[in-house]
Amino acid sequence: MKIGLRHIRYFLVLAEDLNFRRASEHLHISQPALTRTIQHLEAELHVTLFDRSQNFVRLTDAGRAFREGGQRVLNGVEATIDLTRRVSIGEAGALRVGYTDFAIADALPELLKQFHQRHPGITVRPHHGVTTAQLQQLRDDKLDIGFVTGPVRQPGFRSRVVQTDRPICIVPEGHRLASRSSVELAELADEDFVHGPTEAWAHFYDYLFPHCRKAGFQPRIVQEAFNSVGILGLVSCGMGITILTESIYDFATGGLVPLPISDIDDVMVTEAVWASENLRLPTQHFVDFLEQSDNH
Amino acid sequence: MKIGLRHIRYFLVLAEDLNFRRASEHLHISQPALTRTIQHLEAELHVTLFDRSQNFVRLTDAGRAFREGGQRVLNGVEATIDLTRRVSIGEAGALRVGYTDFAIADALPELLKQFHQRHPGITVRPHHGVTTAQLQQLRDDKLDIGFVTGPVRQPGFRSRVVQTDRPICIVPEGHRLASRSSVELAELADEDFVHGPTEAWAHFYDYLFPHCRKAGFQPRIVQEAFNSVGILGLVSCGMGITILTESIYDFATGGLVPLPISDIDDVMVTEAVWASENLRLPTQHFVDFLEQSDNH
DNA sequence: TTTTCATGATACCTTTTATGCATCAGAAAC
DNA sequence: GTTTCTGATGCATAAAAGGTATCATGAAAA
Repeated sequence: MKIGLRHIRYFLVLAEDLNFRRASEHLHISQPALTRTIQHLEAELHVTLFDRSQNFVRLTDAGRAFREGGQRVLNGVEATIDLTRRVSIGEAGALRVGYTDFAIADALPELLKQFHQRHPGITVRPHHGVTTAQLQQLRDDKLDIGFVTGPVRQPGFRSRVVQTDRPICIVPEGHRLASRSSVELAELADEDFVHGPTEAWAHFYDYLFPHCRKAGFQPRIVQEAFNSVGILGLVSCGMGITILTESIYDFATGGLVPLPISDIDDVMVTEAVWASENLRLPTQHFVDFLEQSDNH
Repeated sequence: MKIGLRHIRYFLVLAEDLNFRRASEHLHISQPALTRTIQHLEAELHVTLFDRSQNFVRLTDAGRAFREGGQRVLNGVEATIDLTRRVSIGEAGALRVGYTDFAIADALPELLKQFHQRHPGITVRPHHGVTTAQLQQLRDDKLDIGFVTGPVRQPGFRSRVVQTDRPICIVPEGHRLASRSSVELAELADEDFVHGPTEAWAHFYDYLFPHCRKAGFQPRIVQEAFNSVGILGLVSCGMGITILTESIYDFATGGLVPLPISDIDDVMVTEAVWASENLRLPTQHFVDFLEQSDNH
């Protein structure tokens, strides 16, 4: 016969009462049932847990050790059951959130903070990644929500704009354009550009390159960095200029000059994306939260 | 019906295999028995733990939460059973050790270190206390072993000498005796003394006062401190002189002068004391350890 | 398509385990 | 003494767990 939670429950009550009859009453069972359960427990452990006589019952040292461990076990069971129930109704759980440099620099922190206030039991697990990587992770069910550079128009996904950015040109101090208050795209045609890897940053280029094309040039990318911090670093080293967003520029450490681009009218959007069906409960809560956020 | 460890064990195996038939084989039970156990578990929790179809079985989010908690619970049960067994054979446990200032200043640290090497599963819980307090705690079963100022000749206790100290006189720098290389007791007759409270330090006075009486005086105690550090502090402040042991003097911070007392021949003993019967296993191990330490 | 195969669920019966009742034996209180 | 506690034991019953046979369903094979 194996030890079960029943043995531990009975044992703990007896260890509290130190009296078989009273303990059996607290347990709503007969005294012989309790006696035998404790006997079985001791036989299974090969350990005497109680010193008993007709006058008194008291714990042995081993009994005290078992009481501590047994109490922890029962607490663990209760906590596990409670957590499981909470997860099943979406009150607890984990939400895997992807984000780009653009998202984390502006809308995301406040959004996650508000979501946590509304659903404190749901743990947000942030995963940094470029748009293309996030979309793939969403397809592979590695991510619940992505914050990506939009617009996303893929079958099987829904999305919602959470942030818009005006692109700005960023040049190092001392650059020939550094003293200007704004620039036109065409003026950048002969500049060296620092940007991210072509495939990874595809969605950003989808937004930027058409504007350049209209202005009559294709940006000459001379250096690639793996994220926006790296890009700004290379720009401040004088390796070239770049076009990013204002919120990204706010993270720069110095040595850089931001220039509005006068002839770009539209904005770059950052969207929350999620699968259109079979949503996990935390994901559903986040989607609901996003839609409520919009409506006021 | 209540959730038991059986439900958790079966659940964990199924969560691993994700196949009722294979899991039932691993558990050495029939497939219907497993199916029903999982059904009962889910009914008791009011939670669906597995998404099942004829093609596949997979965990729900709640199932994943239950798996983590359930694994922890089983590990806890196993650890508790193991610890309980180890305590029952004396391989693990706690030993409550009392000690005086004299004991901790000399023999005790090395003794406890060696004991820990021999019985790494036994946790030593040190309790500082004067001899009288320790003897009372031993009687009240609040302590397993006392390290006290001897000799102890009380019924119901056994003891063993672990340390001997020559008393020395300690005077502040600049004292009229500070430049001497040794003193005789009688020379201290008119000095002010700093010592511990009379009742608490009874055992120490039992050793010291007869010597003074033989030298023809009763020490005039003008200041009482609660421990030897306090005594040395008051001495270095010039409140008086004291008589303690060399090992205690080693802890002094400065401003003090030690003087051998030429006409005290016998030593002050520190003994380990323990009850003579009904020893807990860790206590028995410590006693055995002490006797082995003596024999080589 | 039909057939075959593997899956999990159900029905029915057996075995095992847990429980209750009645009672015993020993120590303490009266 | 007698009574009154204590925990332990024997026996019968109830509840839980398990096994065998079988079903329904969907995927893969023929």
